[in-house]
Amino acid sequence: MRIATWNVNSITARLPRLLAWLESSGTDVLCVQETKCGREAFPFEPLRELGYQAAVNADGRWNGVALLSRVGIEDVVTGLPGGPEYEGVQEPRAISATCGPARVWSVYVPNGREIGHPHYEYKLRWLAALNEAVAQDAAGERPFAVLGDYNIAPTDEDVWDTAAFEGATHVTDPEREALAALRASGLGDVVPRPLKYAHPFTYWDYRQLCFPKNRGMRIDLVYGNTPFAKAVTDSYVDREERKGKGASDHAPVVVDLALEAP
DNA sequence: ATGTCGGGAAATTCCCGA
Repeated sequence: MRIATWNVNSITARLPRLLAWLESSGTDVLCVQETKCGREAFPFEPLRELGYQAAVNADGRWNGVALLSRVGIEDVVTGLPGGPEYEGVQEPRAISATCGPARVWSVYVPNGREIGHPHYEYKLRWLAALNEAVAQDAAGERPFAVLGDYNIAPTDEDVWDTAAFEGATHVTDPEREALAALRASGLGDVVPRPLKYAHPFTYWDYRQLCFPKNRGMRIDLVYGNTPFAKAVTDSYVDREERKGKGASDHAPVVVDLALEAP
């Protein structure tokens, strides 16, 4: 079974590439982030025609997550139970479901903006709530993974230049400690292989030729429990999808598993 | 093979978020 995660930066803007990629990659389950549309604008129909069911948590111009599956979607939980609010609202940043043999989450962790910004404190509270919400499944026997845009580079190796991130979010100790807490709950970082260059970056800013210069970051992560990790046969970043016209600023992370899709 | 992009308000250009 093939599971992937991809921050598409608007599912409506990305729709032609998304549909083509689903077909060419043969992905069974895709965790989507930054749909940037409301439910009413979500492209259920073209996805259905390709054989994918969709579970969606999206409410407008920002954020938004989804699960696309051609191996079933059951027991959908919309949102992060016990999750914090930002400026009085629970933003659409999480959705989970059982897709065939695995339980999966699609998450879009708050960006944080700047150290000390209210959004940064929100990011840390959000991650603490996530850890609580997944603890039971993380320790369970069923293959389980939390996939998505974490907006955190787990190590210094996961940014193109540590000096460029001095005093910035995505690399701070409290953010990395939040990832360590997930690992302590039984989830491991499924590190993909790069298709080119030394590091499996998943995101390159649109600006300043970051992609051709490979000024990237690894912030799209797959955190899986032991039964999930044991089933992994391969994982890679599909950087081809970052190329050309109409690309997202993130590339898909693909995970192949020795699990039978029903 | 590429020097931002996307959405949306107000609107054919700015603003925000990333």
